[in-house]
Amino acid sequence: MKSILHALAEPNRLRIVELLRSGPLTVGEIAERLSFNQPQTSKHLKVLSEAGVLLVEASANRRIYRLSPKPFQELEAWASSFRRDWEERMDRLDGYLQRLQQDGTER
Amino acid sequence: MKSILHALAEPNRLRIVELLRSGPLTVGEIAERLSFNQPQTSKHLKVLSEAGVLLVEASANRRIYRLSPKPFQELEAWASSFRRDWEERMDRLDGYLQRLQQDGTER
DNA sequence: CAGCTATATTCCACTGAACGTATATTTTAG
DNA sequence: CTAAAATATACGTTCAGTGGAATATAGCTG
Repeated sequence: MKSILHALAEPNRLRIVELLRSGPLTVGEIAERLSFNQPQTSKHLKVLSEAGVLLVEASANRRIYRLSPKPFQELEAWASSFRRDWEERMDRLDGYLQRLQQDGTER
Repeated sequence: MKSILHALAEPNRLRIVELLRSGPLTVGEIAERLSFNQPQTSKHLKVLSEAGVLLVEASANRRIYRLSPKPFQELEAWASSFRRDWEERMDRLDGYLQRLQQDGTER
């Protein structure tokens, strides 16, 4: 999770991720469309790959990068777990209020 | 989204967020439980607050920080939008394959 | 094999962010 | 009003990460 967040937090890497939404691309294509130079592009792709955000497929001279579903599933699960925290807290508050009301009506 | 990711990507800030899962805390309590010094804690809390991750409530001398639901909802929605990308791609692939098959059986 | 293309790696400079210490600000207590 | 407690801000240092230029590596083509 930490490495995923770190990889995505860098603005230019986030741009790469958004670009790859529409489909897999080679290093050169990514660099061209985002006006990055090639080495910098490779470095960002390395970070994203090592974080598991991207998958690489070697095809002859070229390397085709594509989004991996996993990190986004993890991110979604992690973010949604906070929603569950709220709901649990609400449940406890609800139970507490109900107990309060019951104590009031019983006597 | 960019500021949310940036705020959460820093390991010590992530620890603060995880700590606040269990409920709101004051600056001093956060610093103590995570063995941070007070100024550094305040700085991290500032970044998290400005990114909308935390909400502050002033209570006399103290400031009580709590998680805000919004950024996590946004994060969840953003992450899940990638899943939708996959499904759409699958749909297109599916349609393509069906058309292929139809072309085959028609003649 | 030689030359060419695509990508990765290395080296260096620089910026930004995190950290610690000291200080300022705010609020309460006496 | 003064002293103490809780928090925020300012300042200087250090370090990680980004960016660019040059170079290395891998694979194709003739």
